[in-house]
Amino acid sequence: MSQKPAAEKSTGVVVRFAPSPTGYLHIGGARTALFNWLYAQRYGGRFLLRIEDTDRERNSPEAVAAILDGLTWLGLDWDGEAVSQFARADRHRAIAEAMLASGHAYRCYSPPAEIEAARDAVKAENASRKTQGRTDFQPELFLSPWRDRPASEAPAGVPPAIRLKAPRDGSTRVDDHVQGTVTFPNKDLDDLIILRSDGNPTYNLAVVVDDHDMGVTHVVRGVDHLTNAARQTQIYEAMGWAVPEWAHVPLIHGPDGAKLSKRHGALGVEAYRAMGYLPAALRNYLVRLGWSHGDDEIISTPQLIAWFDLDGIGKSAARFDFAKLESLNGHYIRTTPDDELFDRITQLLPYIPRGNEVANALASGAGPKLRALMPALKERAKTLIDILDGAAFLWAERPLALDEKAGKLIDAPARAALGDLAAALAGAQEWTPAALEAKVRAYAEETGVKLGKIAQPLRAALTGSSVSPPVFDVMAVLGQAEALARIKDQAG
RNA sequence: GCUCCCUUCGUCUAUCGGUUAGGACGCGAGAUUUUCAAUCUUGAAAGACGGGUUCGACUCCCGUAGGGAGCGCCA
Repeated sequence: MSQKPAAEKSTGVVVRFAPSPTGYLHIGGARTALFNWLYAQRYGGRFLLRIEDTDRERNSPEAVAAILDGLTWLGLDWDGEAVSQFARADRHRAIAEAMLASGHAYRCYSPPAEIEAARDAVKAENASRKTQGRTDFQPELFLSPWRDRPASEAPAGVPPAIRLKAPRDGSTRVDDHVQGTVTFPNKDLDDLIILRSDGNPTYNLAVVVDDHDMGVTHVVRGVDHLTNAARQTQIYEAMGWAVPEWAHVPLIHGPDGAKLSKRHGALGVEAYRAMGYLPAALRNYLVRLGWSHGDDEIISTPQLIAWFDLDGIGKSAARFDFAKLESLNGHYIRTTPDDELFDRITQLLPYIPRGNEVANALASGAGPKLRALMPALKERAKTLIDILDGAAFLWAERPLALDEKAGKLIDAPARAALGDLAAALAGAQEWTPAALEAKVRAYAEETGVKLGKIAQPLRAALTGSSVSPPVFDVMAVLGQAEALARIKDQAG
């Protein structure tokens, strides 16, 4: 396959991720951020971050921190400082005034209650037409009477909102890299408010002004903003500014096809971190949701950067599938160097339940053991948590609590064998997996028992479980004293 | 209700008018094996429905059904 240069110089691409800090960085937002980031990397452009914090009630510093933290963990580094949209309110107001001055906006004195009543009235009218079997419905738009009324009629003491004087005829086109060309009849778009009656800018105005001022060339965001693209286009045109390129990416759905809820994965990325997923695996999974490159499934980040493009994104929503994420994560765990895994686990501990206990255990001797067993542990783990669970026997206290299956393995003959083994191994000079295996095999042959018959009780005695890394590795890592003690604990 | 978008195995997807419709996850079987994994081999599994256009349609067009998004002085 042909590979284009990773960064075609001086394309001047500027993208941005613009979350509102109402909670944490949820998984859909993470994918949007990833697409933006990849696009910037692909074309050697800039990836900016803007916090849409104009709604002061639904906005907190903690939420901002959570978003920055999530992006950092995912490895999506942004250029420059994060921009606060709220801090730019004066600039937004100035633009609203400019639009007023140029005749592209007007003051609307209709109080909110009146607007709502007007909308309700149309709705009721349409409902009654429906019951009459009529189909001549009217749009539920609110057309402000102040659009054409002279300012001299303005009521005293009523603070006006400023509305865009949107075109009434024709249509507004959105040429979108994902959605194609979507046309909105202007009669379906009302005169949106750009400045509230309390003097604060609204979202659509703020976004346009900020994107323009920040030099954003490509707006990549969720399809839920598609109609906003049309409204924003009208603002761009009113200002005579260049309209950016659009790419409205489909949303992520839950396993049942409905909107992603917390129950199925609309979690913050920090939740995925706590579940033991690797950033590279999450990136790989997320990008494959709606985007593909032939039959390639496991795609490294450099490869992703070389291949990614907006036009390859599909239009249909994808369902979130934990099983596939797990499988991918397992692959990434297996291919991550042991030392790096060890570090990642250490860094993860503050974020997981009982992480402190594990941290203490690792500090007091279990660390090197975990490290030594890593090759065996990572092969059977889907998440970092699996590695920790698989290693828990290392810091378990004697006498070990046996799970149900392990308990059944320790029957009378097994107890006797464990006693024999303890005796046979007591004087062992060499405590390596190979040496131990040779000894145990010899014992099995002597007594005419299959190796499995002796290895399973041994595993149960050493780990308290019927499932573990290879027993001889386990025994070696545990050390002679501890291993023998554990065996004797269960011996007859 | 109105506007817009979507529809290939259970899931993510490939196919850009001619293929035995491919891959991956998951699931089944087998090999390997001290358990569990990992690995390898292998099986089942899809073009929502109905009309067109065409020599030929998963692919293009229309309709139906189903799903989703948007319709705020929220973002």
